[in-house]
Amino acid sequence: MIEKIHLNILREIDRQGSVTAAASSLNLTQSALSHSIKKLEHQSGTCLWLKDGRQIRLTEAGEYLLEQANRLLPQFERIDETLRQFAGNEKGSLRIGMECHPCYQWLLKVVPPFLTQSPGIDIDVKQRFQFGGMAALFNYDIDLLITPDPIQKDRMVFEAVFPYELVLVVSTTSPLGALHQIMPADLSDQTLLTYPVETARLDIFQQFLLPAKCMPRHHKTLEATDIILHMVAAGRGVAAMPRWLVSEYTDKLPLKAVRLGKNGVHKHIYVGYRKQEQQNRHLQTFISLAKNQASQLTC
Amino acid sequence: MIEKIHLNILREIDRQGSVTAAASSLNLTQSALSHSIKKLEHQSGTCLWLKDGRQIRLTEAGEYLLEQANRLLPQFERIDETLRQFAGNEKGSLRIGMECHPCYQWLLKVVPPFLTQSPGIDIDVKQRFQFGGMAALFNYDIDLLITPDPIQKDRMVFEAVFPYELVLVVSTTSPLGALHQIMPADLSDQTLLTYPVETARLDIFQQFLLPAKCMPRHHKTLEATDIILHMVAAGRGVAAMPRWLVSEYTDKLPLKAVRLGKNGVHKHIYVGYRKQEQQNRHLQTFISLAKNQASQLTC
DNA sequence: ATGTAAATATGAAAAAGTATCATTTTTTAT
DNA sequence: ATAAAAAATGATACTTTTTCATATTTACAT
Repeated sequence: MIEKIHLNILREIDRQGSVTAAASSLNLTQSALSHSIKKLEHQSGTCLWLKDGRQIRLTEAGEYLLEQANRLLPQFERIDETLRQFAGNEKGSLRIGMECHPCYQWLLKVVPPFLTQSPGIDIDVKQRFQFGGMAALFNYDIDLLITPDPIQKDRMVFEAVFPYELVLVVSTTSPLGALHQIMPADLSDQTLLTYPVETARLDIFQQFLLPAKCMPRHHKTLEATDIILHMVAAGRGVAAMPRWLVSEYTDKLPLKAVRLGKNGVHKHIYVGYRKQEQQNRHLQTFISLAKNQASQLTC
Repeated sequence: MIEKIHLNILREIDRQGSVTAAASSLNLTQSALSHSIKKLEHQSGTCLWLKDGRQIRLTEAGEYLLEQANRLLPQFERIDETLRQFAGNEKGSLRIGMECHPCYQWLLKVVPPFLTQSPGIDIDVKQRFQFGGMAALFNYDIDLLITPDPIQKDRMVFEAVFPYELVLVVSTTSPLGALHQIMPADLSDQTLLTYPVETARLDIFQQFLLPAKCMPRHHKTLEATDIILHMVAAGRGVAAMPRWLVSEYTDKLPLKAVRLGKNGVHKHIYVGYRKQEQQNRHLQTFISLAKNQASQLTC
């Protein structure tokens, strides 16, 4: 009944503002679109647009279809692209989702060698998800998810890419910097700076503070890693970061990393992808470069 | 490039097991399918299937397309159905998502009058979601979400349907039944029975136990409301349920409802839907019946 | 008011795309 | 080895889509 072309026409009319403009943008005549939609209207028994002066205006049903068009057409476009990749044309993109704020710095080191090694493949990074990275992976909005918190699901594969230690970053001038390890109670009079995500996803709370039923004096959230570290350096607070990340900044900023608890908080970064894409060469290229980069960071 | 018909052919071949069978099920000839896919293979430069004896077997690319077909075709079918509803044919379905276990009993009372009042509309209830009810609503997997925990999002509308009090259900033989109100510490030697969802979504934890840093002695999870209540009646544990639900069982089982804390835990059940469907008559019919049923329960 | 330009609508014909028919090729089973 | 079953292929018929030419409606300027 409803076909891709109908969705395409609706979307293009919305984008171009008129049937005539949409037609020329689709390399068709205005007449063709008019006939095409008229036929759909006839088949479905619904009006999709009304003439409003010499423009057309979408009816409620038309608006609904437009919304579906904006949802479904990108998926078709993605299928076409993937099919071309299967064909070995090796043109396409790898869409990476990041659920790990500090990993961004690390990603930036993996991207250049990837772009060299896979010349036809573009990289696209998404950091905001309506319903979490797993849902995005599941819905084919991304191809690879970078996360410290993998969820085991049937048709997904997660691989540990590298281990890291979560440490407390403090200013070199802070008395905390003198300690060899921080205990949860030591944060009771501190301002803790974190990324703006739910505390349930912050390991400093989940793995360190909450089990000891301690809380920091203040909790402020900041988007950008650099700003957080500058704030810490200026003595405005403390933050929890991977040790390797702190190491990268210690020559630029007066920062010090201190272990959390007696044994430290140890985590892994994982990459996840759809199981069926285990064979995807570009995905595997990326992952092996990622692991490689990771081993350089940890040593 | 890729068209709905291609997805349809792939899906039907998968279902029927052969091109010939798929062709007859689609009211086409075997030749038509063969030509059609051959053309797609030519355009995209990929093989989609290989001959394996006298059967055909999907290649990796074919499997990929099949998966996309199983994802996208149902969405097209839904669009067709919705368009028919717009046309006023008034045939279709209302897909309800439930994120509220005990509400099932209440839903069962709303369904019969709805089916009478909207004779052409079927009801479909989903209770399991890959990524939560909101995501399902957003992705058009359901049309209406029933939940005690609405999330404000741009294009969604949530309406409170009815207020309820969350109470502790105990056996009439339990010493707790004698109390007028339960304090968090009273549960320290009890077995708490809940539905099997994350504690973050259980109000008895979030609103009662955790703020007081108390925990029950044991925590067991059970799927079915009836079984939970039978277990409670048998003195095997206590549970948190809406007061109206307990009232419905007190004549059948030796149960007693006790207030949680001094003021009780008060909540609302909400229904949520996509804003654009505010005009949908069947949706509104359902909601008004739901509110109506709710007011009968609370009095 | 009236003419003109800009938009959509419509009918008939041309063009393109799909499906079928008849036949061939390949494979399996007896 | 042969028959039966499935898929592939090429030519033809059929259907659908697109175009062309033209009509209709509306907005705007004079």
